[in-house]
Amino acid sequence: MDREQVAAILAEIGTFLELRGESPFRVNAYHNGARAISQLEEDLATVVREGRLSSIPGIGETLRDKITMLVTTGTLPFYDKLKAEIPPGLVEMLRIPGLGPKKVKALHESLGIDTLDKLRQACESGAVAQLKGFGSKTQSKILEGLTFLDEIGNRVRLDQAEYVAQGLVEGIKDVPGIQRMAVCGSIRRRRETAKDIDLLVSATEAGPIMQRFVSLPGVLQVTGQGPTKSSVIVRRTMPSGSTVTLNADLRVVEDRHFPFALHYFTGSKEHGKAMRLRAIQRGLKLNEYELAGEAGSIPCADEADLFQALGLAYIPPELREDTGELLAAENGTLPTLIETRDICGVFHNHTTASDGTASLDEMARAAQALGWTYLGIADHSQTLSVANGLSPQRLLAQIEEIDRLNRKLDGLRLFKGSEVDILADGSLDYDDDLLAKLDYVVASVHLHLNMSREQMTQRILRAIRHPKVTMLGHATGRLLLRRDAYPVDLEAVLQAAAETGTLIEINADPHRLDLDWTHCKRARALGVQLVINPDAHSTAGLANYRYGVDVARRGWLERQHVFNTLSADEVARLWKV
DNA sequence: GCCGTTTTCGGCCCGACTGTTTTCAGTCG
Repeated sequence: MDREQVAAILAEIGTFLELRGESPFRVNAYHNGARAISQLEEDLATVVREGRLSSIPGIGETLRDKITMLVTTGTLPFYDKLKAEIPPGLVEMLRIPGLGPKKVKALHESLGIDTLDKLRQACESGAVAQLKGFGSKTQSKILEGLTFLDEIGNRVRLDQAEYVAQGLVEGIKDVPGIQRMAVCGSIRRRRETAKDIDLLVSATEAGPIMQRFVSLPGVLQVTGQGPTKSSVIVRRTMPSGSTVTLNADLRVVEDRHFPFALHYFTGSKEHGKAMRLRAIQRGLKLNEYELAGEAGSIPCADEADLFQALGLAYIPPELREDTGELLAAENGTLPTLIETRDICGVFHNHTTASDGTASLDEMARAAQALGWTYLGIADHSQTLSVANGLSPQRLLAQIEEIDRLNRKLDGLRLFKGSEVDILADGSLDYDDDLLAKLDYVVASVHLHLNMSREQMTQRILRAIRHPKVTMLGHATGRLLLRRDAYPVDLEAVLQAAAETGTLIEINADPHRLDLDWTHCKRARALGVQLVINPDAHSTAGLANYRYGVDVARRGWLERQHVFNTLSADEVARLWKV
């Protein structure tokens, strides 16, 4: 059982215990443990084998034993027993806004409600409003929640959340009196998915801003409105035509509180906890309004002042996950994170020759418009017929066309590549003579996804060791919120890449973001070079590279860890092309 | 269930908001 599965089970146990009414601290210990495991920077099986689980903060004796059992045997009787005991409907009920473990437990124990259907019936009959601690407002809120249940409470991709957030910002930014405004939360930390939007505004007067916020177009429901905080459910249609529905919170504070509130609402929760703990250790108190000691409040003009007041260098939002950033900020060993302007070009892009929507020429111009000095073209290979993969003849023709274009282009070099399918046995989709005519090869898995972990690992290892393979495309094949990663021993893949010098792609398509940031940290530790590729299928798609930079930053990567920060000449020299 | 420069017990971050209450519990982030 791998890292993600173990973390998911620990989190589920936490939820079960919560529904059973166990101590919140015990519950929290399981959720903490789940987080610690999911953010583990090494291979879990190795840590278990070497008996180092207990050295992970948050993992004590009990969790150590349970995790060991999960990893070695794949099962855990304690978990199975809980799962059998707690009706799955109770877990679903937790997703309804305003329903927490206590209320769900009460509904179950007094009215025998254990499914969403029974909950709806009990609300419609008025039985819920009669319960102690409940009332008519709670009952109608539950009914409303049931209608939106399919749409809300689900995480959405970063690009979707960002788009909705942008709409809210545009909608309120011209209200008079606004001094500072920021999108906080996981969007500011650039997490790959978000479950809500946190907006923060400083202003002289909160009322008019709140009023505008709750009446913005797209607001389906106002779930809360107080003097400093309002919550809404908002829906917006993406340019692609899909609709996104999300919870959004707005907080309005006085401008002198803004830096503290910005830090507080940016999170993560764990980072915030660690910061407050640090403040306490220094005889100070930190909350969303101030940093204060015996002598009173310590003035801070911005977040940098706040960190400095606690003896820390400025910690960029992407690193605020309580995975060692406080220690690094204290020791002056924080990385100098890569920035979008460090990227000089990208290598994994498609044209109309396979399944892209723009021609070679159009892609080249778009790359120049982004300020890049090179662009790699890597259309699909012959086996991927669904994506109009290129036959050897068509690839040869494309190579010639690129040569012609290169003689014409000024200030941009096109590199000749291909996204070559890694076939089921790990061999490549073109023969070596043809591959030799290319500047580079992106090797990717697209077909035969359901093989065993062992087979998939051997398949990818064989490709990585192929001398013509320059980089591995989307290493795990995941599609965020849609398809899990195929089973593969990433540790073995990264170690092989370190040996052969094969680059590992950070696929910047917001549907993928694959490699994941946690694995970026591991890659960095092993000395593997990464390459940020937008996997663009249109000229607009090229701009997605910035999501890849986000992933790299969350993975503590500096400029020198990312291959495409090199100039066109440096790339050409290394590839001898 | 975890943890320890208050170290093997007694803590565990903290504030806003809501709906139910007559002073607070539950939920949320």
